[in-house]
Amino acid sequence: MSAKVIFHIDINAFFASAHIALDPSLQGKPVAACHVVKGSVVTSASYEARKRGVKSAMLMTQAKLICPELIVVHVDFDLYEDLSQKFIDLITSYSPLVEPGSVDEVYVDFTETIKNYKRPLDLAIEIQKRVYEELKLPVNIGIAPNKFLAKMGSDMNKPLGITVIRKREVEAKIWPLPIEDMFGIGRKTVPRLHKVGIFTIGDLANAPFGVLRNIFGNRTQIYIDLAMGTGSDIIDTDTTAKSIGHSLTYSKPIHELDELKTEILNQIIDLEKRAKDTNVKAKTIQFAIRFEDMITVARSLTLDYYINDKEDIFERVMGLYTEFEGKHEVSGVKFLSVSLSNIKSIDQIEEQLSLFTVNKKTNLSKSHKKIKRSDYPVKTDIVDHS
DNA sequence: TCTGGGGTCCTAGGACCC
DNA sequence: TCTGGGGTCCTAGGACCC
Repeated sequence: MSAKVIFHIDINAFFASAHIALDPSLQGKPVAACHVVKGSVVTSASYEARKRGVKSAMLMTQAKLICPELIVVHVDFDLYEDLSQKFIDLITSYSPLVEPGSVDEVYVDFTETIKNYKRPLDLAIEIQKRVYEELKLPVNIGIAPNKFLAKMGSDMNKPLGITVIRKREVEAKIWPLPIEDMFGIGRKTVPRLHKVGIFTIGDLANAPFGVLRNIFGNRTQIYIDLAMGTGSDIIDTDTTAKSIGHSLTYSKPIHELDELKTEILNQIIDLEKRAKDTNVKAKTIQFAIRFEDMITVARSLTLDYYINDKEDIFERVMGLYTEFEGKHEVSGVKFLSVSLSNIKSIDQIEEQLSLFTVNKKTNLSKSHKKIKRSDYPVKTDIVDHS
């Protein structure tokens, strides 16, 4: 079986670029997008701003200090959502096998598409040009036989870079990279790897299994495979969210229960809107709270039916709240989070229900118990097993 | 080191079922 | 009645990513 051709396409400095796309007068200027809250940090900085030392996560006051001409814009998630969809639509016009990695990046299987091109590189150049001309967004592209290598490739030569990584080039192009540049290795793992003498991806690829096992546990082989340049090339086109949630940090801690309830309800109203806009309901409700002393507690509850009304959600959340209300010295509340998971589209839920009703009515072989245990047959399962 | 808000995936223990 | 293997689901927490 010959290798697939996977692209990873990543929009450069997406939030900042989105504002520049909307307002061409910002072109070539140092731009930073940030939240409006006091003492805010840079969420996304344009490359012009980065050249002057402005980095994301930097305090706004400091960014202004080192770059007084910095143009600050307020984050606008509707704008990003809109551009993100247009970006995905454009890519999908080349191949239906598109997997969104996040709001600003996609993995695409172009194995078939590139047959119409002399080289994969030509397709990459065309896409990069079209995204820039039609959406005014700069993108980086990585081309490789699997998702991991494509992702690593798109991270090189920013901005407006195109990088091909062939399997045989892993040793030359991937192994010299510092271990912290490996996708999937984060803050917590880096120091542990350094401790055992692993500083590059090549070091990881060649480390004794036993040493890695202490760090990665059951996932050791997966990381070794990635470091060796082997990884999944399967594109998952299912874009339905697995969870939706809201969280908010308060600069002024909440002390009154009434105020707390209002804040919780506000978040739930927002959640209800998102759930109803996307036509989904959820079985699991999760609630997290952080107190002034930075202690965070989270509780979740799974129902055996689906809900998306704010009243229903609020009732469950308050139930979860009372569970630890007395257990923690309630100082002020600094942070709240409400989220829904175990999500299903209303169509699917109704389909299940009708299937269940039909089975009961016509007395088909399946008992109530059996259906319950298998969590009801769903559309995707039927497709998978047929 | 974390600032923030949106997510995904994994683990480990317990309950429960066959 | 007990032991054991295989499996799923739930819950809490952690790591990571953008």
